[in-house]
Amino acid sequence: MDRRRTENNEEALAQGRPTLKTLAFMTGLGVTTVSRALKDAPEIGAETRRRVQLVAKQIGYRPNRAGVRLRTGRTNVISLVLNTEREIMSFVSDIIYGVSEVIADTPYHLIVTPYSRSQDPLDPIRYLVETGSADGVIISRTQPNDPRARYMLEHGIPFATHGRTDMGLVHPYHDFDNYAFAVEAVRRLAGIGRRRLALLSPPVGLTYHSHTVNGFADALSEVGASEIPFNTVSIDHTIEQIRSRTAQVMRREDRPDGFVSSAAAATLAIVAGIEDAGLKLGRDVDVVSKQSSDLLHLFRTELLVVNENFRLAGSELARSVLGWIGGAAPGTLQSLSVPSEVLAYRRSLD
Amino acid sequence: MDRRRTENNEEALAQGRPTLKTLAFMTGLGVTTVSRALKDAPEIGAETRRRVQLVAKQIGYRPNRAGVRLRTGRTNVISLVLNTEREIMSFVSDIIYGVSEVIADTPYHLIVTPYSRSQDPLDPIRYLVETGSADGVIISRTQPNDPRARYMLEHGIPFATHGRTDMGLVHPYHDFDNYAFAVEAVRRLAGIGRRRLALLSPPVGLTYHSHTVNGFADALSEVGASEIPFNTVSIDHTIEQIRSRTAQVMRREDRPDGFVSSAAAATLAIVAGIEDAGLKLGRDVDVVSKQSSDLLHLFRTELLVVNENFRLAGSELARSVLGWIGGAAPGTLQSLSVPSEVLAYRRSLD
DNA sequence: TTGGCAATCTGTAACGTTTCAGTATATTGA
DNA sequence: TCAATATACTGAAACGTTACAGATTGCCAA
Repeated sequence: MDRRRTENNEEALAQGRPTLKTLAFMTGLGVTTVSRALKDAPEIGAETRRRVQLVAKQIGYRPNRAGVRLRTGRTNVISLVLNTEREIMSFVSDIIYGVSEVIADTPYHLIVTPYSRSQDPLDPIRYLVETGSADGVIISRTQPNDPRARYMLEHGIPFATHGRTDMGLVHPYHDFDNYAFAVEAVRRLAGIGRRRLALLSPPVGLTYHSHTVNGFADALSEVGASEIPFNTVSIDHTIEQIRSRTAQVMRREDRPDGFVSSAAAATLAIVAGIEDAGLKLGRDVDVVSKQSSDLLHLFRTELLVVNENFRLAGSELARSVLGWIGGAAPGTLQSLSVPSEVLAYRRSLD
Repeated sequence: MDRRRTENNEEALAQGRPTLKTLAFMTGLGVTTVSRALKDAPEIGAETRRRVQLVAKQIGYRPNRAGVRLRTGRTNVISLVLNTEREIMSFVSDIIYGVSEVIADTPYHLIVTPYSRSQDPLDPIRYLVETGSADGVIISRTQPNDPRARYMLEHGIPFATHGRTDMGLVHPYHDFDNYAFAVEAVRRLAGIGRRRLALLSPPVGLTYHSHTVNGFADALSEVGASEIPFNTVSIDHTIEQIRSRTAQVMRREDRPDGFVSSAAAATLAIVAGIEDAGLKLGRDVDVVSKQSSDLLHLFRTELLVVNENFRLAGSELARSVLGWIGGAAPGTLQSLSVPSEVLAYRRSLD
């Protein structure tokens, strides 16, 4: 160890937060060697490697994110892109917690990138890509022909979509099988004698709208039930809109005797509308609803529910993005969540 | 412009993303000048300043976050620290959206830093401070003597708490006036003839537990009603625990004829418990509940509610943190949200 | 002995930014 | 006219990291 190095780095010990320089001084090695020793590079002696790593742990060395990011371009950031007006409430927290679980023991941070109704959904994606603010992106409200997915594929940034696309392009996704949900829901309603069914679907334009609608239609013809059109509202509408539209349709002669609802909050509105029309849930009409937290049975015990686990979705999406970043083939990072069976609380499963 | 500079920076134009160097080359100025021109430094000529800013806008220059962060230590990041198990659902999304609104037109990013039941709540705070990962922090589940607030004050990192502390230390906060909530709730119940009241409180240990309990107690003596002890459960307990405990207490001789509930989800459980005991809401017992989204009246129209706006809380918290970062005095960045009056849906306000 | 080679380690440069300590030019006061 | 000063700009260094292109050592084959 020559005199010059000692002098130059004397101050390294005085610093608040340890850097590679600090470690280099303490171990008597060069900064380069320390850097490589910490990441288990093969050309560093086994003994040296262990010594460096020990000292690093001892003094609580943590790589400076800005340094790494500046040098390598890697941000160690995953961005979750959310619509601040339209996303379902519990959806958001559950997804976040799911993502958090997975990235907890990685160097990744989770940033939330919001966009509002007024904005082009592509805006936040462009921002992320242009500023290189994230290594991976998670988006929801996925469309069959999704410009965001296309854009990210073109720009080579790893991402995962919550929901599938239908563009002939392959990318990681996690989706709930909404086709199966609709099919099971209709079968169940038919099983308890319901014949005239209405569907409160996801908003038109999102991929899972057509999945749901297709499952609903296919199951209708399978069981020989008929559809009461209910497509002037979707789960994106307000509680009040859904409620009054439900009341309206329930006052008609050919009112539905069964509902399939794609969201729990919307189900509250449907039930309110049913009761506004002076009808009774479980007697005049049955409702099968998705829910993400186990609360609907407290609301009305007559409700039939199917659980959707958003926390799982968050975890799967995070795993997919990290996988892609890590070099896995995008096609291997796709998963589909199978709906739970239709659950009843008052009525026994028949 | 000498020959050397031209040669050195020729490549600046070939780059993907523009940097100060790119701008310097395009304008024929030095990097330093460009940097200062962009931040309206006084020693740059007005004409030059405008020219640089124009070109910067034209080519879509965005400062490299890693560069800034490495040089200045400023991260342009606000961290929202969340408990992944105990936080109330809608709370999380609303807070996030509230924060997002405020930081939308700032350079700040929002990162979510989770911690789990098993962890010391101080862990994520230590991590943030030690790694310098954020310029400001927002925490919730605030305690009267909060080690996290103390730690951050000691380490000089700006933060805001959702809920107040009681340590004689001054820091920014936003809080909902839970004392006033409890008082109004009790007065309302007393106003409709309820005399034996039970409180489902926030978990012991959090500051707003005592606020709520104090308001409840003070109002009880004010209206001359009595308390039916209900403190073996809190809103942190599971739906099932609250439900069965409610059913249990409702089967007793001296059962409560009124409930004050500090959370909407818990209220569902209370009502279920009441009905489990064969009693009827609005006839045998009334319930006043806080809610953050306007859904409880769909659940049971007899419920009395007080609205708490978490989105507002998020905005206020973000404003506070940014204010502190910007140099404002912490004492001026405190706000208290006044509860809405107790709202009824079936019964008219008397 | 020499050349070659593997095994370890090292200094320098660069990522993009801001700060420090200037330098050149024009302007002012006497 | 000269010095002093204000105005407008500049290069170099530094933040912490990693990649590149060596450098040193010891060992072995020829």
